[in-house]
Amino acid sequence: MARMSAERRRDAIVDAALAVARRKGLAATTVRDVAAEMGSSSGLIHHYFETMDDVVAAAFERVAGDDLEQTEVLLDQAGDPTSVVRAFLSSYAPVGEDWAFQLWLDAWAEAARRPALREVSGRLNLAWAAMLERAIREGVKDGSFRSEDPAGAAWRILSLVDGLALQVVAHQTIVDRADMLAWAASATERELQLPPGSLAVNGATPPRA
Amino acid sequence: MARMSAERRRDAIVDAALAVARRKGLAATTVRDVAAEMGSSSGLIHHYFETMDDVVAAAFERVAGDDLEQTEVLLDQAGDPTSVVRAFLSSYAPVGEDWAFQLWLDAWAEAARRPALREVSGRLNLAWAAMLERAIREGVKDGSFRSEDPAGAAWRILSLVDGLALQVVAHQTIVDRADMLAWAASATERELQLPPGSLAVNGATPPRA
DNA sequence: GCCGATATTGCGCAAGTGTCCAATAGCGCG
DNA sequence: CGCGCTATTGGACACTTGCGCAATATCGGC
Repeated sequence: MARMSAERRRDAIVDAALAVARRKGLAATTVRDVAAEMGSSSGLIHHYFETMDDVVAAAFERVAGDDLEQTEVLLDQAGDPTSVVRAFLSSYAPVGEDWAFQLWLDAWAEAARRPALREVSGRLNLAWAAMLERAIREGVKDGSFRSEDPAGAAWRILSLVDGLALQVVAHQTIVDRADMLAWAASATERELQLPPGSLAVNGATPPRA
Repeated sequence: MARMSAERRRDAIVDAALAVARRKGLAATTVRDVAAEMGSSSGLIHHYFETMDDVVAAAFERVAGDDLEQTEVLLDQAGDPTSVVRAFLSSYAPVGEDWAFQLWLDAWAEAARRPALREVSGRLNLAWAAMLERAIREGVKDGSFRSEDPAGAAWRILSLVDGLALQVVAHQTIVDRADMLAWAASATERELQLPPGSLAVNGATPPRA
């Protein structure tokens, strides 16, 4: 295998781990699979990462971190606070077999037994809530929303969409994307004291790859 | 090992699998661990179950099914609809390292790759939503609540508490049981158009073992 | 008490696991 | 050009995995 700089190789490992995790799940991502995906030997992975937990955590951080950044950009471009929240909701709803959200499910389950992964998923969940809280505060400031507890509101909305997305991804049949969008919208309207229907999304497929 | 009737042995296997899953997680429950837990040979497990997926699904069904039944009883005894919903919320909030809810996390994550487990978790999730919907309809009928969409309301409340409980269990530090109770109560009050504070729980530890 | 049904054993199989490490190969600096 | 640093190899190690199967033990019904 072509020799790489430490930094580039580390990235390559994370990319390969991600590709494997996407196919087999975070929990079932193994050294040998990652090595095979890169076309290198398995020893190389342990030259860069102490344990598999670290590899998996890094892979998860790559997806979830990128997703967070992209969503931040998306919300920045959305305009008024109501549009920001609408964009948030529709970008959160899983599309088909959403492998990125499946990785969240894997991470939450594995958090109990993988310290590095728990640290990453905890930190990123917090960042998502913070992003939402910021959006809510702006809406409160400019009079679009009313909320006496923006932090609590952020966690309530985030937890609701997590819980709904979980149903969509884990049991496709029971709750579908349309249900999720409609339900998340109506609950959020109530939470932020918006008139009913103001968050309705007209079925457009969101940018979440 | 003492010879048992088919029915009793099947139960014993499920019990043993449950004990293992509680310690190591659903995903990491192995034939040999279950056999060791029972003090029998590993071949015996495959005499009763086709695959490990079936064993794991049966074990999960035992916990989650029992929990559902107990909650059904609890709600039946709660009295008026508002008390029913209050009882529901406080019984749902995880206590400490809630292994039962951790099994739900495991099940949702594994659902993608274990058909039998997916079937069970889907079916039980549906049953929880149905139970909640029934409670809401009764409250609407007797004028305790107002809701134009009891089914949607049930899924919204269930998803919210799932999302919150998930945070409590996966990342103990970020959201705690008290936050969860307070946030679930306020969102549910809005959902069912109850006066603020009417669902507040006064910190009592719930019966969820 | 015997016998057939079946519960139970215990090992074999082929494959896979994370981690470690001596050996090797290749790039960049002098 | 040559040397040293280090990226990379590839296999060893000690396990574990799900599943299958012939052999054996033990029960209930006659």
